[in-house]
Amino acid sequence: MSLRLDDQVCFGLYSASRAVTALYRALLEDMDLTYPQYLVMLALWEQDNRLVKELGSELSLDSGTLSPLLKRLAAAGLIERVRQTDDERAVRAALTDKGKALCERAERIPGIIGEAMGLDGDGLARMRTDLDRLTASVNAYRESLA
Amino acid sequence: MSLRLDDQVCFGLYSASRAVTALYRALLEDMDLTYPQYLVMLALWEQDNRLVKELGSELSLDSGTLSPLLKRLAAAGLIERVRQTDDERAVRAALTDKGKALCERAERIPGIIGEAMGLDGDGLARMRTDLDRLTASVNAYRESLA
DNA sequence: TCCAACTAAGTTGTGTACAACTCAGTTGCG
DNA sequence: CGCAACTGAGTTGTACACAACTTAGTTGGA
Repeated sequence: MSLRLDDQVCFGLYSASRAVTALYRALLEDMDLTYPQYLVMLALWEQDNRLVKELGSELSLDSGTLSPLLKRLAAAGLIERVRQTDDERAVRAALTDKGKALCERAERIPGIIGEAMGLDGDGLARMRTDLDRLTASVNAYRESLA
Repeated sequence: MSLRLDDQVCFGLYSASRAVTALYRALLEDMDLTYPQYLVMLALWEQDNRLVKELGSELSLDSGTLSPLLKRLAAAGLIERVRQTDDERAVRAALTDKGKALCERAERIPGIIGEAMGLDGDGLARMRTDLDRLTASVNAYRESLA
């Protein structure tokens, strides 16, 4: 398919993202986590007891995605949803012991991913910088449309 | 969220892909196309009358995704699904006149995307190469697991 | 020739994404 | 104070992705 270069980069992003997610799927299978669920767990391992709203802004996911996702993590016994007392609207996601324990089994994953991507430290760092810049640029452009 | 660098690159890919898709969504809105639908239309504008199987291998999508997607494109009057006579299992997607005409309205899109990404020609080319390499590497690793 | 293995497409079920909406709770301002 | 505007979370509906399965049609080898 001979797309214009701009379209090719977008298709490249789409393909790369799906390929990486597919690898995560294989690695997360025995932990019964999807990639977005893993991202939420990472955020909670980093800092427990987060507001749904905080998780949303960190992962750029809205309540339409997070609410059912958190419900599934709760059903799996990995987190509990705690309604805040001083603001009855807000809900915090808190790790259970089982959720905390899962962290250990996840430790091997980043290394495997890094190996699979076939990039050295510099390559990884550069890719990350480039992607962040691109995302920021695209989001800024999108804001400017509204 | 201080992930390991490997995880950061993956989250960067995930974020970038979603940001770009969101921009496409805005640009494709008045054509009533989603990004995956646009990819299929691009493939057909490039070469009409493709087997579902061919579209699938080009976009790395299986029939579980393509069948309903093509059904929606057909319902919108952009394509027709033609069962092949020499192999009754195979189905070709063929552009209608309306589908062919839509090409013109899509012409402005790559330019806008390019501008939004904020990269020059070299930057785009390099990004595309890097992404393709990364996808190939990850997919190869994934194959090696099975 | 015959049928077991294969193949193309479609179906079903689960889990994101995301728009649009509801609902309960909070806040700021006249 | 009172209430309109706002906010956080959840719900509903649509459209991917993808695994697992079904169905119909094809093919190759005993």
